[in-house]
Amino acid sequence: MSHATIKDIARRLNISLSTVSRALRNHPDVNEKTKGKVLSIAREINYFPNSLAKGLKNQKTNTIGVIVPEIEHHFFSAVISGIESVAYNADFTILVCQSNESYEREVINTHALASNRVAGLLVSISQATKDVEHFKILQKRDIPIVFFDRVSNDIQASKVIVDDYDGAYNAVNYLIEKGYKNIAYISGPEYISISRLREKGYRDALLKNNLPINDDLIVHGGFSEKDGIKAVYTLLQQKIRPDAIFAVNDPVAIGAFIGLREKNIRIPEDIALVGYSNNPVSSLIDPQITTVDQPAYEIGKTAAELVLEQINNGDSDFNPQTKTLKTKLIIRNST
Amino acid sequence: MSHATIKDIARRLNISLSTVSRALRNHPDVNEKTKGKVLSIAREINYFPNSLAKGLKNQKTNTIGVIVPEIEHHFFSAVISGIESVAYNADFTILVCQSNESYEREVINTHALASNRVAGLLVSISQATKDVEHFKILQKRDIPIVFFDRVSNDIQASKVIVDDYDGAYNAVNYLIEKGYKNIAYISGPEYISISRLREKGYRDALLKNNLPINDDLIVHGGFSEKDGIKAVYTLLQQKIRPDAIFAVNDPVAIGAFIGLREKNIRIPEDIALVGYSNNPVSSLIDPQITTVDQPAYEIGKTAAELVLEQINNGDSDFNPQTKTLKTKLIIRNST
DNA sequence: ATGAAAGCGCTAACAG
DNA sequence: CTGTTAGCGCTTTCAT
Repeated sequence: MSHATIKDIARRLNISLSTVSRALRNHPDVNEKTKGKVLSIAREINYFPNSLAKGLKNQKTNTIGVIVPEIEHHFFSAVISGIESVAYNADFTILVCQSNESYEREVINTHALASNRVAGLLVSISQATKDVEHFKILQKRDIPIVFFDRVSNDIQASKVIVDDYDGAYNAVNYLIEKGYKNIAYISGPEYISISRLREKGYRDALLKNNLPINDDLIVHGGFSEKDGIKAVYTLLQQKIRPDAIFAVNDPVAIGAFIGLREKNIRIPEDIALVGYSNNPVSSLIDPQITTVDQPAYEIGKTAAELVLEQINNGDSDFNPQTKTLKTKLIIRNST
Repeated sequence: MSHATIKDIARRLNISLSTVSRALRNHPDVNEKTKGKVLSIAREINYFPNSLAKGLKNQKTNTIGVIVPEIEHHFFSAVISGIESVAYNADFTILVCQSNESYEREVINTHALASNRVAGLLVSISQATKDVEHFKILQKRDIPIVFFDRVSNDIQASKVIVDDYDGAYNAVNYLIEKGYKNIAYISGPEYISISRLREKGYRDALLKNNLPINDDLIVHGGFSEKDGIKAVYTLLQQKIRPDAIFAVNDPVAIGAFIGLREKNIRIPEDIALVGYSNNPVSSLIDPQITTVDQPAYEIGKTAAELVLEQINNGDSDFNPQTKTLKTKLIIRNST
């Protein structure tokens, strides 16, 4: 059996397609009685309006595309959950892709979403992405794009981020107040927004407190756990051993945690540790990790709201805005 | 600017729509030179084939629907990641919905996916779902559905599960060998497959070892962390205090862990703890939790492969199969 | 209040 | 090898 169409309903009632269409969309120009009959048949035969046909005809869909680096990382799955909940309430559906931190795959995902005629796009760029032309192409087609967390400076678009700089500054400042002197920073790729902003916060906190900046204590890597492990090994080989580590995000902090645990280095007695994200795991491990809270679910909701707003306004008043959500330093036992 | 169409390409080259269409799909009946020109123009103007039109015409899409209880739970996000990777390689796209453990929402999600004319559906049912009529309606429309992890006995469909019974049996048997006598089971809802199967394994392990089954030590709840916390409080009020707890999944085990930590009850000295899932967090906390490994990513891949197979075969040979993946008891410090 | 007809972008049968 | 045409399911103008 194939799907029912308005034609089936029309035939059953011996009325025209247009009347059925109107009845289903609650158009005023249709007799109440007829409408009742249409709706009743529709229910009876389990009619599901064909979104493809509707989208083709109306030149717009109720689909939002989402591209994240890794679905499995808690921060992103929480963001997606926030996006989904807003989309659900607005009667939208989400197409979810992961770039696997690969630029090529991100481009292909973008094209696939373009083919699917998404009404809007929500993106956190991959750690390999330096060029954002693929997104600009969609923007030229009037597809609103909202970036979140990992955003690009090279594109005019709405963005949802946290106060990356402040969060980092506060975290490092707190470490300094606690008496730590040789504070290392494990960063992500240099060209990614959050790496840079958080590094700036780190540097400024040191400067402000008249502490020297030691480039040996700044390590660049990726955004995942294994990058954190690797970075710790690198740090432990430096001439000056750090007495504290500030990690660009929680996966990296967890990696550092694992690396330190393997080397039997005590946290915080030998080396203190601060993360960024406030993943649930950070409060479960021992010691519980001090971290900068990023409201992931909220970020997803906000980004989805922004894109829906742009979708509904058309691009009549395209006016890219950046929403900056507040972080909060969660002090726990690792510092 | 709006999206380019084959019409635009045809106009540019002064050829017909069909030729363009053929060229783009690499049809043999088209001059190599013409094809080259078409492809070149297509690239130049960033042509993205309209999936809506294609789907409408061909009466099939390259979209798979996914419904999970909670995107944010690690098990499910890992499954989704597996699904996405298989879908990506097959040139499919995934529409992701979460039921939030609500039956009503699951039904609405199902209808939304039907409207989007998904080629297939991958589902882990909500903990509130007792009736599966909404899925049967789609099956009647020849939409293949593959269930994973939380499946229903009331519907003929392919399923991807783990050896729930064996995993539980082995875990509890191991506890008994270690000398634990009063082993509690924190379960999910009674009518959900995994709750029942894992309970059966638990019961049989006790029976086999001539241990009494104490109904006070079997607590039913939901599948989340907070359910685990609640269950522990309940258990601690029983006449007989358990010396070990077997939890239906890792979120619940983590909840138990939190509850025990709050009460300053030592793991495993006072009460041992075993989970089910092998979420990454289980190896990070202290003590590291003994758990039954479920290959989440693999489950997602397998389910996606199954549904694609059914999509490609048509329903000519509809022959529901259940794939049972192996679990493995991961012994750590909580037992 | 209802119907007829055109068209969204694409494919495929048919004709040449 | 290329073109013409009908039609997928739906909405919407224009008639009536």
